[in-house]
Amino acid sequence: MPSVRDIAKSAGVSVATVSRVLNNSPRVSDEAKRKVLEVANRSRYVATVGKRSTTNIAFVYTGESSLGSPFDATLMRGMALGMEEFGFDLMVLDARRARRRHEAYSHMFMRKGIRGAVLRTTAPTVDICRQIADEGFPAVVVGSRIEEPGVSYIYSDSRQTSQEAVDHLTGLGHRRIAVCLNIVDDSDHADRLAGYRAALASAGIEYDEKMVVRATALREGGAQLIRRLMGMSPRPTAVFITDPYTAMGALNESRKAGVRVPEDLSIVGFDDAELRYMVYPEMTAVCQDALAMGREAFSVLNEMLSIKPAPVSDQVKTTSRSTVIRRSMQTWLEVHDSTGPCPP
Amino acid sequence: MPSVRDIAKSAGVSVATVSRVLNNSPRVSDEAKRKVLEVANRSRYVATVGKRSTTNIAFVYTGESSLGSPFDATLMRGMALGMEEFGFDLMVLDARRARRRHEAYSHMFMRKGIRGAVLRTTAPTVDICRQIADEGFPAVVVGSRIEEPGVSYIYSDSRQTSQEAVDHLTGLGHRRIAVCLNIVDDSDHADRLAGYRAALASAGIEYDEKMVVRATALREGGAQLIRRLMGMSPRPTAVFITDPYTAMGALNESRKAGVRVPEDLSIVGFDDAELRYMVYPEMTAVCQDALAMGREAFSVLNEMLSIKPAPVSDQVKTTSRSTVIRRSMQTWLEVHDSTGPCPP
DNA sequence: CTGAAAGCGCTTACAG
DNA sequence: CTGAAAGCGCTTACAG
Repeated sequence: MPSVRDIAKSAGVSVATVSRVLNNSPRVSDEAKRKVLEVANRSRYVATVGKRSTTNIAFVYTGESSLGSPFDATLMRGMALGMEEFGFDLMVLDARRARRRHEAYSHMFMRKGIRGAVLRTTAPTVDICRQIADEGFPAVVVGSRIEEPGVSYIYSDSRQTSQEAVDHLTGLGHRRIAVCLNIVDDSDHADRLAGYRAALASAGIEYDEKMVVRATALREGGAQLIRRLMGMSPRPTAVFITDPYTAMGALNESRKAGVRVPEDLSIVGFDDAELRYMVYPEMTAVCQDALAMGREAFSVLNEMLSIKPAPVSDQVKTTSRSTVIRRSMQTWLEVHDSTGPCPP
Repeated sequence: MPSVRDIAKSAGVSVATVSRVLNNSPRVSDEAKRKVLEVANRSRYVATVGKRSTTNIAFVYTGESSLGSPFDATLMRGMALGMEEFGFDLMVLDARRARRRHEAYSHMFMRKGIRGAVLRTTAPTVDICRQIADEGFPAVVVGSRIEEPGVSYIYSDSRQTSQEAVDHLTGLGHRRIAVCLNIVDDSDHADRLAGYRAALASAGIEYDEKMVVRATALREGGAQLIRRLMGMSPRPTAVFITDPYTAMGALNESRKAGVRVPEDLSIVGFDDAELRYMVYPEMTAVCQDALAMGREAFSVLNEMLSIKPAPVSDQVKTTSRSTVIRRSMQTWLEVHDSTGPCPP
């Protein structure tokens, strides 16, 4: 474990300057700051006091907190397994609130004794993930595919399974099949749309933009979706809903609106927890294993942290980024009771 | 913030001995250990390095982890609000795994830079909570009423609302009303049973032990419950199910078993999240606000930590426990579609 | 088992 | 803005 002395030597500055950088003092040159942070991140510097534990991994949400959602709750359970298996502790952090003015993210993490981070992000906060990667801090994004250089992620590729889901619908004779995407665009929803289009193509059904509907990822969004679909003419006979809460809201609203599922409308939803068993009828869904993903995040971080850090040399040469790890998790289709033959 | 020097002075030992105790060295007398821990806890000692953050609150499960359950997920969301409001960080900890051999719980917390703890417990691990309280470490139990001396807790008193729930059933004409409790006994379920009995009494219905059924707090437990109830003769026409997952499992199994809800069987469930809206029919339930409880836990800890710690005097006199705070949260009855008039 | 003293990692006036 | 040096909080051989 490198000390301030090692960092100082490698960055070619005094320990005082290292300390100033690490404490975010305003009285340091940008050049010194850059060199020190670079070396500190590369060598995985963590301030140590005696034996004080420094095995913290942070679960960081960069934008709106989605804590408490089925996905995040299940993810958390998976991370708890990872904690046990790899001997880490878990901290929960709101990146935007925890960061001080003009503070580098990696410094925020160091200040809190954090060794690595599991990042949750939404489209508007992708740049935070990129910045953390740029600083060289060990971090992995879960649940979104962020194609930025240097960013590690664990991702459920739902493209193929989305295609299977819509194949399942065409196999039941459906031709007018709608798809419901989130209001907010991200790579996941792009994948699911791609799967949808591929399935239509292979069944010889023409892609129709009017069949692509957007809704908020909330129960209420699902309710609105059903009202939208029922107002269309001709009505779709099936819909693929790419978000769990929206799917649940749609199922409930169908009942209220007198739309029978699956007799009048087949619904394929999406599930990353156990929602498919809680609704009625039990929901045919593209399923994603958030538990495994949470554990995997810890496995990836463990790997990143086990790789021998770049030696603290006497000279800073290249800006060697930390290793980028990208992993794809399985998704699968489960057929339950919310899909049935196309009505005549 | 006291230093090892202050602790040493107050405990009448050298700084070396203080350090040894705080690092769990085996080469210390029990007497020295006792005195030092007593002073350290009383004065809320936290090891400090420079400005390294020490505002961690731990969310600690003492027994089986229930992370990912709707209650814990919602609680977590509430705690995230508390983090923001009171400026703490949150760590997740498994008390039994994180503790080293022969280590005091308060030392485990200090080692990890934790200032206070939110405890989740089950009946078999109540003694861990008592021990933490005995050591004088700031901690609050959420979701269980632990009537041990020195233990602080935040509790949802569901006795009154449970009574209202069963009043609601008797008001609909039901007389054969079963109640389903957890396999594991705790104060909550005792409260709910007491409410049930009070409601029966006020409706002039005799209490019948055969109407008290136990099930595991899982969907499968609910399924078994329905099979049990349907095997009874005469059959109950209503049941009060005191656990969310059990209630959900019971609703689903009813449908599979051809038992119509509420026509054949009225069900009052329990909900600490939003499960009542996810099931069909939407569930009449005793509701508990886990979100508010999570936030309240941080408020209580903030209060505990703001109380000026006992001054580090030159002599240890009494074993002054930290303040005990006990707070009760509201529960309420929501009538939805799973309850109806007693069948003829 | 304990204390006095040396030592370690980090921070911070002080001087430039 | 920076470094040499003093200082702080903690730990740890060393000696008893």
